[in-house]
This record gives sequence, structure tokens and C-alpha cells, in this order.
Amino acid sequence: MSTPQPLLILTPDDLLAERWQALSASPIRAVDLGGLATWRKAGHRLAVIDLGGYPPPAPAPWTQDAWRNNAADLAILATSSRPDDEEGLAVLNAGACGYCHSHAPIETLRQALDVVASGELWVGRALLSRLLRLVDSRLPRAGLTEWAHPLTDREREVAHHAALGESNIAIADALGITERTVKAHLKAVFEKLQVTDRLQLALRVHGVR
Amino acid sequence: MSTPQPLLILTPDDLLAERWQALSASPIRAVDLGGLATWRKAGHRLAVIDLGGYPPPAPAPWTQDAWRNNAADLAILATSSRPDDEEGLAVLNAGACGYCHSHAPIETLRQALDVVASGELWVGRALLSRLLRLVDSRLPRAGLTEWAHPLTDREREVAHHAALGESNIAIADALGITERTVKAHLKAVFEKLQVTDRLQLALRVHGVR
DNA sequence: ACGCAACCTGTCCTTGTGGACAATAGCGAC
DNA sequence: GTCGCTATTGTCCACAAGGACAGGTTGCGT
Repeated sequence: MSTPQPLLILTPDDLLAERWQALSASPIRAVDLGGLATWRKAGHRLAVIDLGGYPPPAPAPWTQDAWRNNAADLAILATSSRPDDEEGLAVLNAGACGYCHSHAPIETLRQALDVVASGELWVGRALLSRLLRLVDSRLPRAGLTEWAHPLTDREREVAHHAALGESNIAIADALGITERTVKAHLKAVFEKLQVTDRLQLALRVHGVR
Repeated sequence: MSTPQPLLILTPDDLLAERWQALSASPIRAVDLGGLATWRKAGHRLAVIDLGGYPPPAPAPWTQDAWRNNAADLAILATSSRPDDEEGLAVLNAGACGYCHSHAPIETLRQALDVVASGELWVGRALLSRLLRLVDSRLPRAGLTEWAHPLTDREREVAHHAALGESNIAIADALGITERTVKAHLKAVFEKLQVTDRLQLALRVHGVR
């Protein structure tokens, strides 16, 4: 079975394009990034893009305006004929929803497409395990829980709840204390973490920026 | 269609087990990690494990011998009723092939199972985007913008500013409009994204939970 | 015994936020 | 030309949040 959604196939490589026809019941072919805009305006959102088909001197596709302006609304599966971890990170950070080998088995591609079509991200085993290793070794837990260090146990609990968007009353009920007490703890948390409100706290806790 | 492969369902939660029956044509239920060894010895390799069903005082499942001795040969999809980035990293590093919400839609679970069954890894959008951020901290705002879909251009701008913790006045100044207008846009954003306030918006935008 | 830190609670007050009513103007589609 | 969407701005109001004063009780180390 192939994806029922219309699919934009973007590659200058005719052989690749032919192979990928099988991925969707209604595939459309384009050869340059300009096709992205019209695809989005037509109300579609699924696209598979071959990154490896362009000569090296050309700027990386994901840095071009045509990509940046449309990646937000599209579910893009980027592929490369010579996958590279750095490239993978770059395209994913640029808004792609998946990254895999251009000549991966058609079944694998289909699965990857299903995943990105459903709104999730698809990252190959190699890149993903490298990500895990990087996070596990280079920051063995530093960046993730660094915020909790200066806090007391209770403050940590309150901060965690607040960072998930719960109201003071909700937190109070959850912890079996008064709203006033929650406020007291939060005041201490804001002070210690040098933030002004619960939204900044949430950003800090969840490692944004 | 459900996975043709036999599936080991490992949870003390009866309701969960019943829900998960639909994931495989031949599911087998077990309630503790001891089931992993016999499952592997029987030549099977697919298992879904609920991490959240055990009381907190118990040692984490992935630290127990039954897990460590069998994870290498099995394709394990770990689930939690309260997913947590720390926990996710821990189980993936312990050899699990996937991590997602215990009560995720059955289609999502099925997809995750398909992916791990095929030898790949499955990591949810929230955790994965955070991994990407951690590894490549220099990304300014890229990526993961599925949330922007139903929004107009202006709403997107306002939402983006709000998700970074800016006040309505600050957003108004930044965009050269009135605070009232910012409110109007935000009202539409909240409506379209089905959130109640700017903190929930921030969590959505930054891929938390 | 004393200090101190963690934890808990109380009352005011100011401000930001979000919702409930509005209205006006532009611009593309039918 | 009308319909609908977008962008813009207005006022009024209820409420949560956070700061500014308070206070209180534990328990632990010196």
C-alpha cells in the first residue's frame, strides 16, 4: 500500500524519481525548490526531497529561501545519496521532518513517509543513536537537569508542575498544600533561576534557547 | 492491519493490555520483566513495555537484570503514562528501540511498533526535537513547525513571540501594532491550536509533551 | 540553647492576561 | 457586488499571577 496523500517528488535525478513513483498514489515531480511554494499553496504538505542530486558548489537546499518559507507548512522527508550526520542535523534543524538514504529500500522509504506524514519525525538508526551517544556522553545529564540544582526538593516539584503549565491552584491541589505556599515556592524558584515568570521558567526547564 | 509478528505485551495494567491487543495478530500478555527471557528464548523479538505501571519505589525496569540481559536481542518499545525526557533517554540508552506515550492513539503505537520491528528506532517528536536542540544549540528558531499549520502569517509571528515569553506590549512594539491587536491575534491562535494560554502555546511551539 | 534553612500560611495590592461584547478597512473569490 | 477572510483597534470586566509586607512550625547541626 502506498500513501494516499499526494506526494511531491523533488529531484533532478530521473532514475530516482521513477523509483519514488511507487511511494504515493498521486505523485508529482519537480526538479527544483521552486516547486515547494506552489505545492504548499495547492494545499498539499507531503514532499520528499533529494539533497544529493545537486552539484556541490550550489548552496545547500535548506539554506535557500524557497525552503525556509515553506518548510513550516510542509512535511518534508529529506534524502541523501551519501548520508552524513552533519547534513542530517542541518536539514532537521531547518525544518525537515525526516532524513534518510536516497536509495534506501522502497519499504523503508514508505515507512519514513508514513511517519512524517503523521506529523512525527523520522531519523535513521545511525544518526539517532549518535544523537543519543552525544547527549549521554558529552552532557551526561548536565544540560537536562542543570536548572534543578539550586532548588530544594519542594521547589523542584512546584517548578516542574508550573513548567508544564499548571495553575497555582492546580499545583496546590496536586501537592496537598495552599495556593499561597505554591506562590512562596515559586517566588524562590524565580529568584534562584533568575527568571521573572512561569513561562521563562518553562523555557528554562525544557531547555529552550 | 496489525503487525504479523507475535508481540509481548508487558504491563500490570489490565485496561492498557486490552487496548494493546489490537496491535498484533498474536499478542501475549505478561505482567513482569521475567517474561522477557522466556519471550526471547522462544525466538520472538517484539515487545511493548509499560514503564509507568509500576509504583515509584520499585527500581526502574531498565536497570533490572531481566531487562539488561534481553534488551540486546529484543526490539522493545517502551511506553510511559507520563513521558519524561530523562526517562526516555535512560530507556533508549538501556537498549530500548522506542519510547512513547502509553495512551498514545493506537495508530501511533502501531506505527511505532512497525518502525522498531523493522530494526529502526522510534522517538517522539518532543524528545527528538530536544535532542536536536541539545546537540546543535546554535539553531535560532528552526524546525518542528507543525503547529503553524492552521495559522495565518501574522498569527504565526505573534505566536512565535509569545512562545518566547514576550509580553503583549513587547510583541506589539516589535510588530508596530497595538496591544489590543496582539490580543486579537493571540485569541485566534489559542482557538486554532486548542490551548488556553500562552504557556500551553509555548509548550506546543517548542515541542514539549 | 541557638541559629538557620526548609516548609507552610496569611492579607493586601498592582498588573498582565484572556474573554465578551463591539467596529472598520482591505482584498480576493464567486 | 456581495461574501468571507484577514488585519486592525476599541472598551469593559473577571481573574490569575507575582510582589510586598507579615507570620508560623519543624528539624538539623554547632
